[in-house]
Amino acid sequence: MDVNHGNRRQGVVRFILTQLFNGAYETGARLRVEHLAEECDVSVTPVREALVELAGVGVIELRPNRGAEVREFGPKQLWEICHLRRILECEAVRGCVGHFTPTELDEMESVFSRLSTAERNEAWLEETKRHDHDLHTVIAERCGNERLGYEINRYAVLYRTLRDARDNVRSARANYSEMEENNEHLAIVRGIIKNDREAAAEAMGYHINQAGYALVQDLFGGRELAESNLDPYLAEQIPATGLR
Amino acid sequence: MDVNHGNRRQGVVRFILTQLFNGAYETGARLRVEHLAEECDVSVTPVREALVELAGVGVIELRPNRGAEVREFGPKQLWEICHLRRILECEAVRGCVGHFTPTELDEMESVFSRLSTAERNEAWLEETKRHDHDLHTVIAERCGNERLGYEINRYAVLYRTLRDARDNVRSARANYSEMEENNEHLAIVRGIIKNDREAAAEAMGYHINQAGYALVQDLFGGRELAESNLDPYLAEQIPATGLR
DNA sequence: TCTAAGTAGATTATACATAATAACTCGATC
DNA sequence: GATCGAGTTATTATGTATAATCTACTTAGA
Repeated sequence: MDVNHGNRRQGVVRFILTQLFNGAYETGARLRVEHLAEECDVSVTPVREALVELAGVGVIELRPNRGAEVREFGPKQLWEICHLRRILECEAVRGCVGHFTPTELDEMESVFSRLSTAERNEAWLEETKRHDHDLHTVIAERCGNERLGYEINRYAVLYRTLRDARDNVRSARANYSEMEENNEHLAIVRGIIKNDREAAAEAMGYHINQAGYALVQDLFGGRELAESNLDPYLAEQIPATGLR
Repeated sequence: MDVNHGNRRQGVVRFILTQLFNGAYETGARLRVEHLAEECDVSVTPVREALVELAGVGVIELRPNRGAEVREFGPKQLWEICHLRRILECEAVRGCVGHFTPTELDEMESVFSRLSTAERNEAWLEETKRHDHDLHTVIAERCGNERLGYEINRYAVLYRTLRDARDNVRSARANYSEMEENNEHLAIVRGIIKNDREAAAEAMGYHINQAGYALVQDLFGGRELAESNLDPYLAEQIPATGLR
């Protein structure tokens, strides 16, 4: 009967993230517990737990006795998320070198090799997305540091919701961003095959920068990123293509 | 009257972390909400929120409809925490280069320079600890990536509780670990002064490895770390001193 | 400008309802 | 007799509802 018992909190988390990424909240807006409970059709208990979780992810601030307010979210913040993802996953890929069997590596190489030259239709897009997810997941799993994998997955909720928000926006746009994704994956896999940690990490960094930049473009437009008073150290990672 | 209103959750979090770091829990032990509520003398509401927070920090696992169980915590996990801290703070120190005034840098250099050769007594130890905290804090603040600073601070609860647990254990031991801490800080500051991101990052990495290894020694003994089937990539970071 | 009362909403406490898991019973089947 | 599986029950998590208390903020009044 109660289809979602034991999972209400996650529903509220997703709801708030979706609202946030779709720009429904002003920066600093206060999230009233009762109001959210009504919107999500749950009681206040799961809402409060969701707020604790969201504060852990850093998208809201929980001030004692004053409730929750939403932190700023714009191109700068999105790029910061990408930066962090790069930090974590580059180290993960360094660590996972030597944790795959030759068979697994062969298979991965052939998959991405095939996809990189295959005809690009709807099915190809789906397969590309799926193998992207699988690659990142397996790297997080085998990185040799369980906590690092944990932190990477902690961002999975953010990624998924962000991608969904993107898909709302660019229904009509061409999928330029996925153009070279399979080649980027191929470079990562080949780095692992060669037991070359730095090569694999560099390929991963490049891949995440490309994907992240595409995401920023789709959600905010690239011009805004350049103007969002980014730190030089962060700005120098922005892919040159399309920015100037 | 109610001195802790609006902060119950944090109390429960600290309580559970303290118990965990003092080895009070078996791996996989189940944390019953009502039991914890009784132990902490609060109602179940803050306890449930604390569990959500702790699951976010990755020290317990929250399985839907089955409650919370504690994850393994031993030398391996502690070293993983140090690894993650190294990843985050090395990148933070890279980012903070160029974000200090010459005056600030002069002052930091002179402080650590003085402390590194000062007489080592109780006051010196306190001052060393305080400036360690201040240095890490200001680097997280000025790293240019607000989210990165946020993640670094998220670990602050863990660090503090771990250090307290350590202080329980080694009351009688000599403070070898702090021996060269000020010199390590000095190296970090000088890297920042020279605008040399990699030098600063390397100094930070060395510093965190030293401090982390000392912590593992104090809490578990170093021998156990070598035997805790650590990944080679993680093992190669263990300081050579004292291990063989 | 300052103080004091009032208010909105967060936080906590408590009681209870519901749902899911795990342990257990017990009979059927091999 | 042993094993398997369906049903039953116990336990506990999870969700709801409501009340009590506290804090931060606002507003009236001096």
